[in-house]
Amino acid sequence: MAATSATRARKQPAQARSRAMVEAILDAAARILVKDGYEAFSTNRVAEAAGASVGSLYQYFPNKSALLAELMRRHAQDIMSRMFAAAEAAASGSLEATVRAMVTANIEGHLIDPPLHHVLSEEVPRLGELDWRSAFQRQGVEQVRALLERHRDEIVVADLDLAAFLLANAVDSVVHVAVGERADHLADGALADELCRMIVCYLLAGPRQAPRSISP
Amino acid sequence: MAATSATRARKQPAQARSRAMVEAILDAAARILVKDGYEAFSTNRVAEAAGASVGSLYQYFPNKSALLAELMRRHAQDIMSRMFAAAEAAASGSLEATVRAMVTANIEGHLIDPPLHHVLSEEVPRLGELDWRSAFQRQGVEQVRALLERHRDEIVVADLDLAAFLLANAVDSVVHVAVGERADHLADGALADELCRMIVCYLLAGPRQAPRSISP
Amino acid sequence: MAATSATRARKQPAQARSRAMVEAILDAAARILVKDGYEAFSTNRVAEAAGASVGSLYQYFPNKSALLAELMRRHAQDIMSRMFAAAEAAASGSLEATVRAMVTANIEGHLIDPPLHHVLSEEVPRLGELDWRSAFQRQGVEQVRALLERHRDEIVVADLDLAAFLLANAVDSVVHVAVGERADHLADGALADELCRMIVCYLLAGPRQAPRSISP
Amino acid sequence: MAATSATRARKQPAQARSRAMVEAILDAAARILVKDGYEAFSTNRVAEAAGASVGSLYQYFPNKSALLAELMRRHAQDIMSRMFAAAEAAASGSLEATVRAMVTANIEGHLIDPPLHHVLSEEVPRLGELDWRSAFQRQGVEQVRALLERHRDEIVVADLDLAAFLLANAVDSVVHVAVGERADHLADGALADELCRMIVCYLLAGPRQAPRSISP
DNA sequence: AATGAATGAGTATTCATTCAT
DNA sequence: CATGAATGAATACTCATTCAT
Repeated sequence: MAATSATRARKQPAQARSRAMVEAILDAAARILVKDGYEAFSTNRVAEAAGASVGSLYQYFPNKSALLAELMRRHAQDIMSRMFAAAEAAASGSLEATVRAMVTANIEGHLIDPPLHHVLSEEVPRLGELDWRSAFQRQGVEQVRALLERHRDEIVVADLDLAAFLLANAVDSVVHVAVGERADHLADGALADELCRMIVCYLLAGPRQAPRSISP
Repeated sequence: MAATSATRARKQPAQARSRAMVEAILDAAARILVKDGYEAFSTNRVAEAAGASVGSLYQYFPNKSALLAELMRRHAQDIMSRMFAAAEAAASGSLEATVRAMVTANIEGHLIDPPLHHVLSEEVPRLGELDWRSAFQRQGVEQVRALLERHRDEIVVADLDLAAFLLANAVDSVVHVAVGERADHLADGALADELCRMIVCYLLAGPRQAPRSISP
Repeated sequence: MAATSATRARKQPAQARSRAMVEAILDAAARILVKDGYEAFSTNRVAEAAGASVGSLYQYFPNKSALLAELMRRHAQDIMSRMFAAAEAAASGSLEATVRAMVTANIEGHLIDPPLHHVLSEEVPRLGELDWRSAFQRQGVEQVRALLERHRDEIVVADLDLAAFLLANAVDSVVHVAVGERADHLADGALADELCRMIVCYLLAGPRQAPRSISP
Repeated sequence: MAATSATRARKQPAQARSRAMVEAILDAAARILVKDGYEAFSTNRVAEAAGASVGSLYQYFPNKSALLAELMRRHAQDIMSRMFAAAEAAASGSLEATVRAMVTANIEGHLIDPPLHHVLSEEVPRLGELDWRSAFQRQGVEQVRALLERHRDEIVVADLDLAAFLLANAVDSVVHVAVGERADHLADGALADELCRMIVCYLLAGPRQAPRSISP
């Protein structure tokens, strides 16, 4: 998960002052993104809002992309760490319990900082192959895969990898869209219920077999 | 689906020459977007690539956004018309058959021009509230909702609207991501199978089917 | 008063249709200038407003400047002809009467089409040496000079040419500015009174009239 | 006299280098205006002529208008300060002396940089209501009004305000036109003499009353 | 380390003018 | 004569990035 040299911060801020500067810059960056959108997000503006000079910004971030990348990395980590915790906490429970824990964690993750999440996912242009959502997804898929593996014998699905990919993506994007369009169902738990039911049904198999066998 | 006055093409290309010019411009636009990304997508560059002058571009498109909008409109229409056809064709079949038809149609839609689809959905910044993906999704949700309604009595889910939202988004985004990351499973039908099974299980199964029936 | 080759209309519109077209174009030009200012004054826009094509516009006016020049020429003529008439009518009267006639004529001239007069004098950029105001002024000066010559023996001023220059310009610009800033005094005749008094005093009084004669 | 935020220079050039840059830009701007006219006055061209980059220009002037405005402000100040000084110096003298001082000052003001004065007043489009000539005139009128007030009891004119408007505009525009068309009479003092005589006659009244009373 | 002035390639868009039809 | 599609040089302005101080 090492960033490419092009996007790694120039130096590890060893000094407290440096760390504070980096924090100030990232905070200002987030503030501007949320308040005025990506259009207004220029390095000069960020530096000014952070009470620093552009030069200082470039001391810690080799370019605009790197600044954005770090912002994304942190936000993703905020979400992922919460989800990991949830997953671990529910690791020993039943499949249903674990599924529900992860769905809930995903929803909570999306509600950490919805405005920031929104700009980051919708407005900010993708930066090269390894954009944040990919990394994000990859980790989510891994997590789900681990969960499935733990309940291997209960599960009817053959290709656990595919199933993990399917479920992680489905949950994540449904929740993502729901944040904007179905806030009510997100809040009252209806969406979570349905997601869980869908997942469990799928994993434990429904009454009939896959429809492929019956297509003419 | 009428474009706003701000994004409507300046004149309806009645003459053959005009139509050809518009076509050339849109082709060049797609080419540049796909080859060099949104960053390289400037009106001057597009015009040049189309073998036209900037002035000509602006004769047919009032601004950059309008050009993008038309590109999106066309691509979306390509996909949607295919999906509508599939949905209609399978309308009278069983739930399973219809579900499979729509999943297949969605996959096919995503395979019409994957590179274009990718830039359009990932790189191009959102233009106002009603961007193309929203419109897209809305129609998809409607379509799925109609399907569910037709099989109302077989379906165990209470809130058809929520279910439609859930399924339409899940399918679409899983397929969308799979185009880039699981091309193999998209090609061999494995992903389609799983998606169909998931949907059917979700729609027809009760909350907790006896898992014992499938354990070996 | 022959226009330079660069600004003369391309052909004398012999046909009625041509004349109508020219009229339509000039009308449209004036309309646009008055309504939307010089900024909005483009050949394409003028042609469209005139119900003609740009090509037709260029059939009668070799370029944008020529169109403007003709517009100015006509407006200037409107004003000048009125002033000439007034001058002629009052030619046989007393110095005072003639002066008043010309001041009045100048004011009336400025009130023929104030909006057009305003754009033409304030917004339209000067076109080369011989712009319309110069030509204008020159004629005005000539006229005043003729008037002074007619009353040569009553006049105390030595250099009639200089006096004509002085008075013509003073009257014209005072009235010009007053149209915008002292409309009231223009309407109630106060400004005209003062101007006349100033001119007559200047022409008839010696260099240092005994001021005591008028002190109460 | 504070500029609006839209036209204030972006930053106060505190450093010597900055000041030099601003000076260079303004000089180049004046040079281009005088040599090639307003048509050739583009920000890129000005920057290049100043030996700076466009970016630098925009560092000190938020837009083209602001650059022009500053140019005008400086030129106007040059002239006005000279005129104010002249007015003050002659304040205690006779009416005639003061009038002559102000006429002379106006002429001198117009001779500070005639070519620049010409472009600035004739070619540059008006920027909003409070363009420089208006401000200019207003101050001139005020100054003349003060002068008249000081000699209130010698003056025969009733409406001092109107008289000030009349005289200030008359003098200014006569001199303005004379710069281009009667340079000789400006130089030999003939024009100044006549102007002074006209003004004094007008203020102290001529031998006969206003001609209005004798018009039939 | 920190600064912020300077850079200049690049952007979207306009509009006078031409010329094939 | 008339058309109006096509042209493309030109415009004001931005912003990521550098580097002398």
